[in-house]
Amino acid sequence: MSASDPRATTEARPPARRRRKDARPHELLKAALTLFVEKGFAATRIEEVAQLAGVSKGTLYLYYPSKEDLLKAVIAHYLSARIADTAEQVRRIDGPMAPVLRGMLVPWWQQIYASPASGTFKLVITEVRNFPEIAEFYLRQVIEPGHQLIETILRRGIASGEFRAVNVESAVHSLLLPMVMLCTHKHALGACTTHSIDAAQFIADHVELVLSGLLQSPRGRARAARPIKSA
Amino acid sequence: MSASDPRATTEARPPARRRRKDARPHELLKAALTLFVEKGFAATRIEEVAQLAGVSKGTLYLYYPSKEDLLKAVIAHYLSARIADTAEQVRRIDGPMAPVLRGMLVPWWQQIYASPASGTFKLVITEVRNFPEIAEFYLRQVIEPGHQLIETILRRGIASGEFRAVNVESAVHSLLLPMVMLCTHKHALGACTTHSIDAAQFIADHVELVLSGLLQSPRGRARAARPIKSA
Amino acid sequence: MSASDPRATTEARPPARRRRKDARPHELLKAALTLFVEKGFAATRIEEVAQLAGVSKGTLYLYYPSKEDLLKAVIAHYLSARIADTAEQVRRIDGPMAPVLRGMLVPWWQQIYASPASGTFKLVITEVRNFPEIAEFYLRQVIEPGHQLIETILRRGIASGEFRAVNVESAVHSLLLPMVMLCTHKHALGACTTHSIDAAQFIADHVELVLSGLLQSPRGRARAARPIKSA
Amino acid sequence: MSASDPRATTEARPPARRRRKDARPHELLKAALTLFVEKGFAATRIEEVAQLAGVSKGTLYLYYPSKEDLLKAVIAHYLSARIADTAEQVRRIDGPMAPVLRGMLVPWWQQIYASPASGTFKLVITEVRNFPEIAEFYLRQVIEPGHQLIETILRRGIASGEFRAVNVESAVHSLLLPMVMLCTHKHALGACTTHSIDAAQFIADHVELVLSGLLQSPRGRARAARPIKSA
DNA sequence: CATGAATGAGACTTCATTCAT
DNA sequence: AATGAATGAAGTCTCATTCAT
Repeated sequence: MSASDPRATTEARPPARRRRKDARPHELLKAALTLFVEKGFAATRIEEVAQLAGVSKGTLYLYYPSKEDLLKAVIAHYLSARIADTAEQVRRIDGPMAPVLRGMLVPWWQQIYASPASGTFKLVITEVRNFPEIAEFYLRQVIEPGHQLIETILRRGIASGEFRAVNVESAVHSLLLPMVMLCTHKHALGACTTHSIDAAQFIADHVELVLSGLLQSPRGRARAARPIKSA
Repeated sequence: MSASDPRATTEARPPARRRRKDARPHELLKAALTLFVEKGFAATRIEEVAQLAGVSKGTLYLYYPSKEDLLKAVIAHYLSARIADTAEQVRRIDGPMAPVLRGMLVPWWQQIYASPASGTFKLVITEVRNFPEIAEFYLRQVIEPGHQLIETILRRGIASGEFRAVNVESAVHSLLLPMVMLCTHKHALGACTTHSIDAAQFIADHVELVLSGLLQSPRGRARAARPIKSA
Repeated sequence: MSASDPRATTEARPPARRRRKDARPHELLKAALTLFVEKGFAATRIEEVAQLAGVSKGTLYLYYPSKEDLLKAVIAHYLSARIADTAEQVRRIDGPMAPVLRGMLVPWWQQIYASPASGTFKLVITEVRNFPEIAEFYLRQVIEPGHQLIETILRRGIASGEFRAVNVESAVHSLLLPMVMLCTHKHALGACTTHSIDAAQFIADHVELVLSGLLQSPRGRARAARPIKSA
Repeated sequence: MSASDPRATTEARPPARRRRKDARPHELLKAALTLFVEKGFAATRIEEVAQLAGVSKGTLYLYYPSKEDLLKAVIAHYLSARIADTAEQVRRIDGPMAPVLRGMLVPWWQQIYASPASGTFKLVITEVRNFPEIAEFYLRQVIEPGHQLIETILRRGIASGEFRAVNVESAVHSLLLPMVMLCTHKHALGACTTHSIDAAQFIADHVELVLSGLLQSPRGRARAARPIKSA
């Protein structure tokens, strides 16, 4: 808001203190996410979080009544359901599904991978056992809508004859698990070694590889004989 | 020592104490693995490990001089290189690679998934950032040989014209990351909800799906046009 | 300012703010007394006091520079020396002392017991050890004048032959300690259980019992007329 | 246990560590009583208690899981019901009750006053409001049996015509409240000033004074024989 | 005057590690 | 070899006090 901003005189400017206060929760959550992902919940000291957010220990407690509440808030905040929106978009799209996967799934995961939110996967993996309430939350907010989204795409592709009649449940996992593992890896081993994965490349390649396996080959393949339920 | 062993009654029995003692380190490692995987390193108390192994806190310190050493020992123990052996076997096999993947990779991962060793993935993910020495170890013992193994298989398949000329690096990840994620999930969210994955089924389906993408289709597919480097 | 005060309507009313301000210190002291008596000094938070008085924490600090100062102010305020006045009255009375004790001591303590000031006894008991300055204060303001008063009465009764020549020092305590204990009890155990004491009754009975012990026995006392109000 | 102690060789001596351990709880309780009475529960640091008992902070937590548990243990320990025993003794005594009060109540309270247990009164007064569970405890262990004891004595005296038909409930309080107040005073103001009360003297005088009020007057009481040791 | 956000010293509690037995 | 009592450093959380608005 510059000095020439006409609103400056008509609108009551919120006092600096107030503006500070409004921004605090977000700064704290970001600091907490960073450290919880990096060191784990138990190994992160509250004071480190406060310091990284540029406040004192006491201030943090003004916003979150306990360390555990902070953890829950972090997860809740970074799991805000953008997934549902994407699912809605998909529902409106018509035509073949391969371009949808190529054009949507790939950039979607590339963005997630690049954003700080990629850390939430590791965070949830690390802490669900100690705080089982997180499971419910994560299931509802991430797993279920994410699976629904991919499942819908696959079923439509199969129905239209574009995709082979694979086990949808497994194929969903084939598409998603590597992405999740990639994000997890980024904040675990990937942060410790130079043996890194070219994520953007892999995401594209992986979707392409799976698509190759899904699409009906020009001529019928003999693979259909495979029994779905293995020993 | 079988029941018919004549020494059993004539000779002084090796004292039960001794046999127990020899088993100690392994019991301790098993207890430690269980708890470290379940609760994380920082959140696990040394006393809990001792208790689960049926010894006192002091005894544990007779075998491992510190909590951190115990962690390292757990990882070292459960990462004993069976992978190298498998790689050697593969080298000796001749002929098409698809049956190798189907017949070896699938049961191999099914076994890993079912064994306690499946927990080491979560353990490493959780603790590498706090103990970077683990990275070196894990890279050398697990990642590199594992990748080598799959990479060899894929390259031989491509060289023989059995597989398409995909990006090998990515394809290796496409095959392995979901397996690792599956094991991780088993000890994280999978332990908290009923929303479980049928692992054996998925492993088989996933390998099959990837194989479908790898194998040359009876007749040339138009997909070859795809540029390897995506945006 | 009575309702008939003509200024009330003609003159500019003193602003509500001002009147409130004048009342502030007293409201704060009352709130502090209540909470200090209830929970003890250390266990009472400054913010609770402020809240109970209907102001903010910062405001309290405008009136009392520290928590300890607030405590001292509370004690000083509620120990304002009404005792000295009573002592003066007694000095002017002539004749037998028994009616003085019956007519003055009994209602006096009944009033104290019923008033919030009854809490000061517990407060002083609880906090003198931590704030020894209180002792001096309390001794001068309460103990000494109180003892003087009773001592004077007893000595005059003994001198006139009305009372037996008992140990005055002890008799003073016999009269006062139960009263103090009663007030203390009211704010301690009495506030937690239904096992309450009928204070007014006890005060009257106790004075009567002690009087029976003090008065020269010889011939029939008129005391029998007193109705016993309990079962 | 000297070296010549014959038991030294026949009996297995408990290891020094063990002997230490058995004594710990009592040492800790004594230290806690001292400090809780002196400074109050909230104002006493756990570390001070440990220090006074000659152990470290951690050791204290080996015996009592929290500060509050320590408080409860202190009160429970020092309220062990010796009162019930005394009540039993009284029940077996025959004849006039005045000697019972003189011979039993007086030395009983003199002992209590002199012992560390005298502090429990102040402790309970100070902390019941914050820990209401204490009330139940104290009521059952101290108040009820104590009152029962005195009440029995008074009723028997009244029934036999030895005492006047006073309000028993009030008379019980007249006898007990000053004693309790005396003990409380010892650890409160009494510890801060030189204005101390001669407790032993007062206890005796007070019982005598109340007895004078209780006994049927008619003819010469033997009380005159008692020497008054006034200041 | 009044507010309440911010601070940081200090208290309770945990737990890895030691060591006498 | 085995135990478990003892320790004290370190972490979570509270709250008296300050001060910008």
